[in-house]
Amino acid sequence: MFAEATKERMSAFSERLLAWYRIHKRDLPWRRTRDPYAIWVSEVMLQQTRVDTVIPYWRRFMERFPTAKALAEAPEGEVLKLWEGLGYYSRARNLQAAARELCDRFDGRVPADREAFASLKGVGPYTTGAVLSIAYDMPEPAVDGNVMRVLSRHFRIHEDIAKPAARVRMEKLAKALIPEGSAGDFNQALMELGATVCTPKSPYCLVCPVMEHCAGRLAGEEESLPIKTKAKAPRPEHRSVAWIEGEGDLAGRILIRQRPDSGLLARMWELPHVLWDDGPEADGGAAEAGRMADLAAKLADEEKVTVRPYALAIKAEHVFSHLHWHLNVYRCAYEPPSGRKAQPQAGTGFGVPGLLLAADPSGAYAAQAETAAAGESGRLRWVPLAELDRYAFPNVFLKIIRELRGQ
DNA sequence: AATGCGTGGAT
DNA sequence: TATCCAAGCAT
Repeated sequence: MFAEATKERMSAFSERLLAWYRIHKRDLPWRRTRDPYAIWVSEVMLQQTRVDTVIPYWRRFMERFPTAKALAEAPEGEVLKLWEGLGYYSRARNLQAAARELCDRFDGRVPADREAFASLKGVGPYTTGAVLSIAYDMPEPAVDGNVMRVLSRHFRIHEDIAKPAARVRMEKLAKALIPEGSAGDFNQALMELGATVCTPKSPYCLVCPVMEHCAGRLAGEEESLPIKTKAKAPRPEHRSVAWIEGEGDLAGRILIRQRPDSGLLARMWELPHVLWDDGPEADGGAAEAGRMADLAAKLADEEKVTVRPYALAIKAEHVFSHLHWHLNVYRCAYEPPSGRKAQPQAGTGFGVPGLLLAADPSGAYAAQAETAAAGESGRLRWVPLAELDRYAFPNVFLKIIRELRGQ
C-alpha cells in the first residue's frame, strides 16, 4: 500500500509526534485513569464538544455513575439531567443503552474487540478506535476533525473532509502511522497536535514537531487546508412559548412538557410552545393579540389545555446546528376545565415516559400509574418553581426559565 | 450520501 | 457581528 521510502517518512513523523506528545500532553482528568468505561464516557462527551466544556460534566458523571452497572441501573431522567447543557442528548441515551447492553452481553466490561464494541449504540468508527487504543493499546485508528486537519495538511490531501469517503481514507493512513505498541498515545498525539498547535486558523507551525516535512506548509497551504464544504445556514422557525402559572391548588406551579421520544431534544423537558403558521410580521399590539390567540388555540388543540395568554414576557433566540428559533414567550393564566375537580398529581423526581414519579415518604422514587388528571396529560406536568431543577431542560429553556422565575 | 442532531468558544 | 467548528453518530 505504501512504498518503502514513504514508510520511512511516515515512521519519522510518528516518532517525532509521539515524543512531542509525551512532553507536552495536557493533564486531563480522563488521562489519569486506565478504566475503559471512564475513557469511553469521556470520548462520548468529547464528540463535537470541547475539552474545557466536558471536564466538569465528566467529573460529575463519573462521581454519580462510576461503573457501567451504575449507569445501566439509573433512571434515564437522571442521566439526562447530568447531561443537561452539554447538547446532543441522544449521546446520553445511547450511552446508557450501551451500558445496559454491556452488562447484559459483556459482563459489564468494555470488550477488547472491535466488532463487539462498535456494535454498541452511539459507538461509531472514531469512538471505537479511541477507546480501544487508549484503554487497551489496540492498533486502531481514531480519526476525528483534528486528525483529518493534521493529516490533510501534513500529507497535503485536498479531499473534501466533509465527505464520508475522506474519513475512510484518513483512517487507512492513520492506521498505517501507528507506531508499534503506542497506539493510544499516538492517536491522542494526533488529536493533541490538532487541538493545540495545528489549529483551524493561524496554526502555530513554528512550534510544530513535524513542521519540517509538512507538505501543506511547504506548499504554503497550511491555512487553506483542509478543504471542507460549508454547512447550510440554520432554517428559521418562529414559535410562541407559554409560561403557564397555576392558581388555587396549582399555585406556585408551572406547566412543563416532555418532548417526544425521538428527534430534536428527545425526552428533554420544555415549556409548552407552538409553531407559527407563517413568518414574522410587523410588531405591535394587534399582532401580539393575534399571536396570543393563536397560542391559546393551538395549545387547546394539541395539548387539550386551556390557557389565556395575557402578555408578551420576553423574546428569545436560540441557534441549533440546523434550526434558528425565534421565540416569543407569553405569560398565560391557566383555565381549569369546569365541572370537575382538577387535581393533577404533583410531579417530582426524574421523568420516565408514561409514568409519573413521586417521592414516597422514605425518599425513594416510586412509580405511579399515570392519572389522566385535567390539564396534565401524559407529557404535561405541573411542577413547583422550586422543583424545576429536577428536570432536564435544554439550554434554550433554561435561559427562559431563569429570566422568568426571578420576576 | 446527505441530513438531523446542541452548545459555546475563538476570531 | 458573523462565521466557523469542536475528541461524531444514526439514519
